[in-house]
Amino acid sequence: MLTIYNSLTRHKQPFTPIKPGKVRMYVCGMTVYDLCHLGHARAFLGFDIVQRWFRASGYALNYVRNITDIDDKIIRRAVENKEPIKALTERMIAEMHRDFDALGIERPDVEPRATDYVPQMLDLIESLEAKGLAYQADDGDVNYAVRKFSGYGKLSGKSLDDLRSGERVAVDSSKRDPLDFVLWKAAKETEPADTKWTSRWGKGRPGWHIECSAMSGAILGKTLDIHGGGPDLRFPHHENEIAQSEGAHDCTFANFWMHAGALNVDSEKMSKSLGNFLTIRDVLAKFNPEVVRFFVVRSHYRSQVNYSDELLHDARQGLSRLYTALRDVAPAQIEIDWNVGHAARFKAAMDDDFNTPEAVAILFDLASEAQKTRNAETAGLLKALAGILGLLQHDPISFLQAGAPTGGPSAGEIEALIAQRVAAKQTRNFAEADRIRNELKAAGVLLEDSAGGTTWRRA
RNA sequence: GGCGCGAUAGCAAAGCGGUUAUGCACCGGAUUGCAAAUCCGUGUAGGUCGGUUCGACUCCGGCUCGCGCCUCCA
Repeated sequence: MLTIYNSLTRHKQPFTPIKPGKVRMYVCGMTVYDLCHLGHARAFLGFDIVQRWFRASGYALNYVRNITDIDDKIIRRAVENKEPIKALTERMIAEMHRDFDALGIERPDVEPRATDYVPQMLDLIESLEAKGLAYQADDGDVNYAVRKFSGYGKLSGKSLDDLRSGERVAVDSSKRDPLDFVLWKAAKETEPADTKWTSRWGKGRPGWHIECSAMSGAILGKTLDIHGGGPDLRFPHHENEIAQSEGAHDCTFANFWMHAGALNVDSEKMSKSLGNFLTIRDVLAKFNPEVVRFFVVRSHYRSQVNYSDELLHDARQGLSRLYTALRDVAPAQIEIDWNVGHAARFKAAMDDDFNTPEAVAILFDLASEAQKTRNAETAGLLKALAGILGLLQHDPISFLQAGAPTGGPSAGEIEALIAQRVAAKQTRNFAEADRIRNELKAAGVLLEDSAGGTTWRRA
């Protein structure tokens, strides 16, 4: 029985889909104005695990993860770059796919772009207006009248009056209530032509929140099984989505709300002003993508994690241990029997709100057992279970010899030195053999002698 | 100020009201020419004060500390 922590109720609840065996999941995706950063990696890796586990558990999953390709930041960046919106967003989407693919984040079933759903957004705004939940202000913007929706705040646990007292927003006089948010932004003279759509309320573009309500409704229907996103989307974005979708449809928007934990860098929130802002690419310049994935999977998706090079190095050490087991014991192709042994434990862990740290512990138990028993089936189970987490599918030797993407002697240079060392050892010239080994060690290459010869890996 | 999350051994990170988490690092042993890898083994925990209980790291409350959200943000 799968149990999932629901951000809405703040409890773990047994997961029951609306239609047996089928899961409709919507996750807020990227706003494509720049490269993806580490926080994105963490959140989307988290939902990738969720997605993989649903499929492994036999559910027919429809996973939708949108792309926001129209937004203030995108417009600003396109203007700065003196390029069309489309050119910028297409480029950033390609970069995003490159990063996500590297990390093994599988593509969603549907990856809708906001600009393809403007008519549906306008329909939604129209329904809201007809119900008295939306109004056009003097400046032309169409706003959501937050006070008219009684459930406002139920996800974030905030009350409108609390929000009001802690208000730090500059008051926008055209709004009836300062907390009202924009559904449709009236076009401004200075904005490029490719940012304007025609609507009943005049030319303009959609507000950020309406995009997700429209796309999820159009593709998955009025009620979702699961709606997910990054931790900071809980308020206001998800709260506003609820107001829009439930306000327009009069039914529950999502049965489960899932939020990934935050990722900090060197114990502080990642931000450009603190100078600790890391893109996925920055990290992949130093570490193998699978190490990054393993690092994320080693902690629970809801917990706050801290990034540092030292922690990534630890993750690499751990992952190397698992790969070493697969190097030493060739894994057999096996069918997983979920009812017994390690597989049953693995399933129990994953069914408990996607407890990947526990699942990873089982992987280590299997690695240990495989080493002890030299059993190909055990190694096979290790590889199969790890595969569900998107791990251990590469050739072990390639992984162990890959090391950091930059620096160090080439494989050819290493092999040549190993040959010299073998020759030295044959004449029992151990001083020379050790000298060569130390030279390689200084270059980050570790040698391992065994009956079958000398193998190497990078530290 | 409002709302929420957390505090586990050197570091990272889970489960669990009573029985070894796990990994990295460290130490001892086996193995090895010496190492490495692997195996065996030891040690190092549960912020603090109180409550519940036969028994609490695990439940409840206070305190302290840390973090996040409340503004675009994964």
